[in-house]
Amino acid sequence: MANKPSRYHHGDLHATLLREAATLLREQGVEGLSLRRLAERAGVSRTAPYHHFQDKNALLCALAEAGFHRLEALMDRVDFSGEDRERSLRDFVRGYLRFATDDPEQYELMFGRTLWKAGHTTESLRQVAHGCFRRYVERLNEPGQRALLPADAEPLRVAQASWATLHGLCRLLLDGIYVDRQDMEAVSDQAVRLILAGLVAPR
Amino acid sequence: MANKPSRYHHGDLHATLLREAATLLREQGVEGLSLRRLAERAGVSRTAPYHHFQDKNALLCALAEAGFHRLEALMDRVDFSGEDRERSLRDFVRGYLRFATDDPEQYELMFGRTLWKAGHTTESLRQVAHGCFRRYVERLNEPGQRALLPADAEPLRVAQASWATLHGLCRLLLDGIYVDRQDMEAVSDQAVRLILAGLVAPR
DNA sequence: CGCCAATCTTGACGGCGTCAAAATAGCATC
DNA sequence: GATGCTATTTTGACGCCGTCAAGATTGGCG
Repeated sequence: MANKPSRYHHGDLHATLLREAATLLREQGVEGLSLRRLAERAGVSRTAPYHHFQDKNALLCALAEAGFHRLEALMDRVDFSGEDRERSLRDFVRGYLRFATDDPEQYELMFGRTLWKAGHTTESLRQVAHGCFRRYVERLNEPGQRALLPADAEPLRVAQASWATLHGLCRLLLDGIYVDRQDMEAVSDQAVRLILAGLVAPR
Repeated sequence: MANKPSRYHHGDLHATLLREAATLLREQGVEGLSLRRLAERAGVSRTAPYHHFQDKNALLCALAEAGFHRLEALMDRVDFSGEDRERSLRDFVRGYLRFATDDPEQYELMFGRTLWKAGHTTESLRQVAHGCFRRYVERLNEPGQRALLPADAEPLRVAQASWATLHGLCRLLLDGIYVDRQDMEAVSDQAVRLILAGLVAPR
């Protein structure tokens, strides 16, 4: 049940590991994030981290989990109560894109195949990630937004499709495949139109 | 195919490597695709592949390149000449999803951060991938489809946004994050509606 | 035939994740 | 204050990995 031991051998290695891992991830990507290097950065021997995380995968899950918490916080900050809902949506989309472009490697980790493909995710991560999406669906269903959805539209489907659009945009953008960094704003606005059109006339 | 066992010179190691690498990728993912294992499968020593590919990255690029060729071929097979363009679009979307779900690891490799993040791509791969997207834009601009786009819509933006929707759908679906395999058809149709709505009324 | 360049092999280096066993340090109890 | 318990940390080892260097083998061309 130990929560935060203050002064053992190192101090609070658990937190230190997470912090260093986050910067290592941001600067070098998953490829550059090795447990050995991480341990060295924390000033500790190579196998010390294993007493705080079951294995490398668990540490990556913890990292991704933190990301989802920040993303959920971002979603909660969006104000959909105003009149101009296109503007609200545009703000949200831009916020989402900024979140992704601010730390591409973290975004990749959160949504990438590395963790998700074979059910390699922590139970905890799965809950947080799904909670995040549930929050998104909830927000789509708030009184102000609900009026936008036709009666026969399934909110879940609309949420999935719109998130997919956002997500795809981020991936293409971050990896620089079919969308340039300069086009970001223009494409972002196009996506808003796409989603809005899908919201208003999804039949 | 001639089988020439245990000769010093393999014969067509280049092709064999690509073939074995493809199956290894499909079955085990990038993680399981090591040059050493690959060499063993091909019946040669660990460093033999280096005489056919500069390094592992180059081999992965070649693999992705083959994928883009198949994707382009798939796009060319879609028939947009008929009357029912919603149906045509739905067929294309389903074809795209099938392409991705048929070999998730290949799709991941083609569009994933592994190859694209730091410009680690071969010049050749870049050309093929961009050619593939150009082909997509072209098809959107064919006479039958062109009529769908409002005069003020920029085809490039529409192409980027619609591809992003498709792409995001695939990623979420393949990694099983926010979209289940069962929901595939329903979400796919929702995406078609989204894209169509975006095509018809993008302002 | 002899030679060259392409092809393939063996050996080695450093890095990785992780297991096992030994060492260390804080804590509670006597 | 000594003792024992347990959490923490270290050292050592194993088997993978990508890749470089140097040597062995061979097909093909003159």
